[in-house]
Amino acid sequence: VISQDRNILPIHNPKLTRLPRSFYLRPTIQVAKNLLGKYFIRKFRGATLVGKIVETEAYCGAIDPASHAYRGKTKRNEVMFGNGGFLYVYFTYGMHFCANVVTGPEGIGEAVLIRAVEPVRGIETMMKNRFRVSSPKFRVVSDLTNGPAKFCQAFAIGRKQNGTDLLGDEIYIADGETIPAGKIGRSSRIGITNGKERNWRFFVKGNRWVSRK
DNA sequence: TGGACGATCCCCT
DNA sequence: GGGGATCGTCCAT
Repeated sequence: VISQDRNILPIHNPKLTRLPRSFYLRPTIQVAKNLLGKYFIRKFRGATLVGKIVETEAYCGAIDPASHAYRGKTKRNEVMFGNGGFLYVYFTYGMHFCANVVTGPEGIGEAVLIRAVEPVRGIETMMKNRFRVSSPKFRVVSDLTNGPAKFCQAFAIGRKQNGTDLLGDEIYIADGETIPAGKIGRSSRIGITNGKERNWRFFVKGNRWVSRK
């Protein structure tokens, strides 16, 4: 028994058409909103993992003290300064990875943090990636991908995936539904101190996989 | 070369 | 709701 609530997962039939490069070259906050409802797709050991993006945060480079790119280009954040449509992965707290979608043209250090997705396909593989085989604790599907580091663990995203082109085959984002403005929630970003007054976190209202209310 | 801290998670109370 | 885990990154010496 993996979970008692797996039967609450809605039925999905996403068409897996890649978003074009131009999607990522628009203003970062616009991209952060528009990524909600899109499908994040990861090929991993023969499996196709799919998650619908339900929570994002915009990090706006030079004007945003919370952004890794605020103080300019370094070895760690150089992917942020590249062209839009690439994946920026960083390691934090000594044990976690977080994944961002780079936005804007080359030279602009902006990105959107993927904070949560709703599992759509490959849930068994996500379970294996997230939890130890003999985990003493009872695990539920709703705990799989409701946070930026949980998402990375479930989707097997780590250092090696930093700089991956999102128009390639290993990892890409596909068109999905457009979330109407009335269903998009907005708040301050989580876990930061500088720049926390900006409401640059976006989420699908009422979605079970959003990390916090 | 060292030290402070972080876009977090999990377990315990 | 709070604290510990755990280490790469960055900046100040």
